[in-house]
Amino acid sequence: MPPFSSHNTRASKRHHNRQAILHAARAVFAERGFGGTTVRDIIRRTDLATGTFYNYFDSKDEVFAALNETIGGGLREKLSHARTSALDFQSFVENNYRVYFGYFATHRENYFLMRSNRGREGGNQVMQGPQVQAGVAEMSADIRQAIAAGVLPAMDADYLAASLAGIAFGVLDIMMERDPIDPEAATLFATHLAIYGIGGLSQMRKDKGED
Amino acid sequence: MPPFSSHNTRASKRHHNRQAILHAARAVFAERGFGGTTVRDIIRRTDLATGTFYNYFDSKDEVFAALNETIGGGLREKLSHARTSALDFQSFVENNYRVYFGYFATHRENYFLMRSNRGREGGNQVMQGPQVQAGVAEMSADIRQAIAAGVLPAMDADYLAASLAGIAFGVLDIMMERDPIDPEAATLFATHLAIYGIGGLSQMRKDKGED
Amino acid sequence: MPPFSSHNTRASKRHHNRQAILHAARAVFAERGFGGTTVRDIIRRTDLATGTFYNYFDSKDEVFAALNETIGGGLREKLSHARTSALDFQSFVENNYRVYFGYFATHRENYFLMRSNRGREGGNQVMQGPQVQAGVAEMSADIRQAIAAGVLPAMDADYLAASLAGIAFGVLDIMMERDPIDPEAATLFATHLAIYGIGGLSQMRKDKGED
Amino acid sequence: MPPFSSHNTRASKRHHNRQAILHAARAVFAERGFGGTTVRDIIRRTDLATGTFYNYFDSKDEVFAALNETIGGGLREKLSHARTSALDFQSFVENNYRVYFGYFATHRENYFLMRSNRGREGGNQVMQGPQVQAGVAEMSADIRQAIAAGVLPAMDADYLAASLAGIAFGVLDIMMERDPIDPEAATLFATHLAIYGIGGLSQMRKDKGED
DNA sequence: GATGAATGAGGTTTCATTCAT
DNA sequence: AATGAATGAAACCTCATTCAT
Repeated sequence: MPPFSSHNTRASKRHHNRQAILHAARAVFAERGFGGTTVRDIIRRTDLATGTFYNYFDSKDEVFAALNETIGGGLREKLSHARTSALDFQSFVENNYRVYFGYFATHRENYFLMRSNRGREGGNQVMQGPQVQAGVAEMSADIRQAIAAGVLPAMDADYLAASLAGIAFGVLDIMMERDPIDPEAATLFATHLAIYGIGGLSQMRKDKGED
Repeated sequence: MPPFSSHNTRASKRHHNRQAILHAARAVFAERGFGGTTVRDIIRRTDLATGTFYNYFDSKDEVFAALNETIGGGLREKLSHARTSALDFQSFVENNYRVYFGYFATHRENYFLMRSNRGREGGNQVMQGPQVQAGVAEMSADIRQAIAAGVLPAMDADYLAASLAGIAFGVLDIMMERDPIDPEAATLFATHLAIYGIGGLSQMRKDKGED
Repeated sequence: MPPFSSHNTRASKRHHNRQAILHAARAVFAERGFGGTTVRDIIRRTDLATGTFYNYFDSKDEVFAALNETIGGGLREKLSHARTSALDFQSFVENNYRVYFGYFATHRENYFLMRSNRGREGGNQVMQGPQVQAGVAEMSADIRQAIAAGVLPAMDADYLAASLAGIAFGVLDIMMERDPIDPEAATLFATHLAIYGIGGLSQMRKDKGED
Repeated sequence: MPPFSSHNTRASKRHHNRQAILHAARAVFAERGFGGTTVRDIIRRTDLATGTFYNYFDSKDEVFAALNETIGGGLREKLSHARTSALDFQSFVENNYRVYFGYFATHRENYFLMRSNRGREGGNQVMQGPQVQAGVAEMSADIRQAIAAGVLPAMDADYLAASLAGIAFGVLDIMMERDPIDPEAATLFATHLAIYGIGGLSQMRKDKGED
C-alpha cells in the first residue's frame, strides 16, 4: 500500500468518479438532448470505462434523474430560503424571480441541461422539469395560503402559479440569449408584470360581479 | 364497381394513405414523444407496410415536421384572423388567448402532440414548438408596432411577447387537466393577468425614473 | 385511331421501349456496376414507369444478360468475320486484335459496361465476361485446329488462348486511358508480342527435349 | 483454470476474433463475391454476434480492404524478394511468374477471393486487384529501368507491363482449373511466351523503320 | 400494355447493458 | 471496483418485385 496517496481513498475515489460521470453527463445532455446522448458519449468524456458507468448508475435514465435531482435540489433550496425571507407578497414573487434568474445566470450549463428534456413519455416539457415542478407546486401552496390569510383576494391559484412559472420560462429564454445576461432586469420585468397582473385579477371578479 | 368510392381512386387513395400515416403518427408521437417513437410504431397503427411509409415521407423527422406544419398552419391562420379583428390592445390579447385555448380545447390530440417535442438538438422546448414560434414572433412584431403607435408605453417587447406566450403555456396545461375544459375561463384569466400586468410595466419606468 | 402516327405502332413501340431500357441500363451499369444499380435507376432515365420494366425483362439479371448478349453478339460477329478472312496464323491473331481494339475504341460505353461486371457469384471477372468467353473459346478451338493442321507446333492451346485474351485485356485498359485512343498501335503491339511469343513456345519443347 | 489458454487472454482473444472474422469473410467473399456478401453472412460463420463485427471493422468495405491488404502484402513481399535475386531480364520475368503461380497454387482461398472483386465503382476489375496493382506498378517501373539501362530495347512499358499481367491472369485461371495444379508448367509457359514476345517487340520498331 | 404505389424481406448499423477477466 | 469487448434486439431504410387500376 502506498504511504500517502490514500488515507480515505476508497470513499473519495468513489465520490470522485460519480462526480466525473455527472459532470460529463450534464455537458452531453445539454449538447445533444436525452435521446441523442449515448452512454458512451458520456463515458468518453471521462477517463473511465464503459462498464464502470453501471457501477454508479443503473441506467441512462438514472443519471438523468440524478442530475435533475442535484440541480433541482440546489435551486429548490435557494428558492425555499428566499421565500422565508419574504415580508409581503410582492417580495415573495420578486425573491422567487431573483433567485431563479440569478441561478441560471451563473449556471449556464444547467440552463442548457434543463432545455434538453427527454423526448419520450408524454410528460409536459415545459412545466415539468423537476426543478420547476418543485417551484410551481410550492408556489401554488403559498398562493393558497396567501389567499386564505387574506393577503390575496380569491383567485385561481393553479392558474396563477402556472402563469408565474410560464413568465419565468419565457423571460428566462430571452435573458439567456442576451449579452450581457442581466438577471436583475429580468427579475424586475417579471415581477412588475406579475404583481400588477395579479392586482388585475381581483378586478376580474368585480368585473364579473358588476355585470 | 362500387357506385361512388372510386371516381378518381388513384389520387384519393394516395391522399387517404398519407392521412392515415399522419393520423397514426400524431397519436404515437403524443403517447411516446418523438424520441420514443419508431417508424414501425407508426406504421403498425396502419394497415400499410413498412416500406410504404417511405413512399410518403423520407424519415421520421419529416412526418413530424409535416405534422407540425399542418397543425401550426391551422392555428396560425386562426390566430392571424383573430388578430385582424382586434380593435384595441386588450382585444388583441384577448382574441389571441381565446383562439389559442379554444383551439386546443377542441383538438386535444394536437395538445398532446405539441407536448411531445423532440428531445435532441438544444432547441427551446417551450417556446419553439413551430406553432408557438409563429405566434410569438408575430405577437412580438405587433407589440413593437403598438409601442411605435403610442398605444403601448415603451417596454421590452421581447420579454413581453415571451411572457404572454409563457402565460399561455402555463394556463393551457392546467386547463387541459380540468374537467370540463373551460377555454373561456382560461382566456379571461390570462387576459386579465396580461393586461393589468402590462399596465404595471409602464409604472416600472416611472418607479425607476422617480428614484 | 389517329390517322398517321401509327401504322405499325404496336410492334414498333414495343421495340422502342425495349431499346430505351437497354440503353439506359447500359449507361447505369457502366456508371455504378451491377450491384450498385437499381431497377429504378434504370427506369428513371426513361420515360417509362417502374412496372413497365417487367413487361420487357423478368429481372435485373435479365437486362444485364441481354445487354451482354447484344454487345457480345456484335463483337462476336465481327470477330468471326475477321477470322474467316485470315490467310495465315499471324493475320488470324492480328485481325482478332484489330477488331477487338477497334470495337471498344468506337464503343466506349460498352467498354465501361464490360468493366462493371457484377460482384456476386464467384465467376471469373476477367476472362468470363460473356463477350470474351466467346472469343476465348472460339480462339481456343481455332488454335487446336491450327495445331492439328500443322500450322502451329504442338503447344498448350488453353494456356495460349487464355494468354492471348489476357494480353487483349491488359492492353485494352491502357489503350482506353490514352488520348487519343489508338487501336492500331494497340493491335500492332499485341500482335507482335503474341506472334513472337508463340514462336518462342515451340522453342520450349525443344529446350525441354534437348535436356 | 486451463493450464495454457490464458496467459494474456484479453489481447489474444481480440486477435483471435479478428482472425475469425477475416477468415469467415474471405470464405464468403470467395463464394458470393463482394456485392453478394452481407455482413450477416460473415458473422454467421463465426460464433460471434452481429454487433461484434463492428468492434473490429467499420463496414463491409473495410474487412474487404483489410483482407486484400493482408493477402496483397504477403504476395507483394514474396514478389519483391524474388525480383531482387534476378540476374537478367529473363530471370526477372521468370521469378515473378514462379512466385505468382506458386503463391496461388498453395493459397487457393486467396485465388477465389481475388476473383470476387467488388462490382461497383467502375474500377478496373482485372488489373486493379490490390495484389496485382502492386505487381504491375513495380513491374512497369522495372521495365522502364531496364530500357534506360539498355537491357531492353525501347518499347511501350505500360503496354508491356499490362500484357505480362494479363498473361499471368489468363494462365492462372487455366492452371487453377487443372488437377493437379502445376505452377511450374504455368511458369515456364508464361515465361517463354513473354520472353520471346518481348524479343519480337524490338522487331516491331525495325519493321516500322524499314518501311 | 402501362402505370406507379404497395409490399416486406432483408441489409447495415447503433447502443444499452452484461459479463468474463 | 474497473475494464472494455460481446451481445443481440431493434432501429432505420432500400429495393426487387407484384398488383390493382
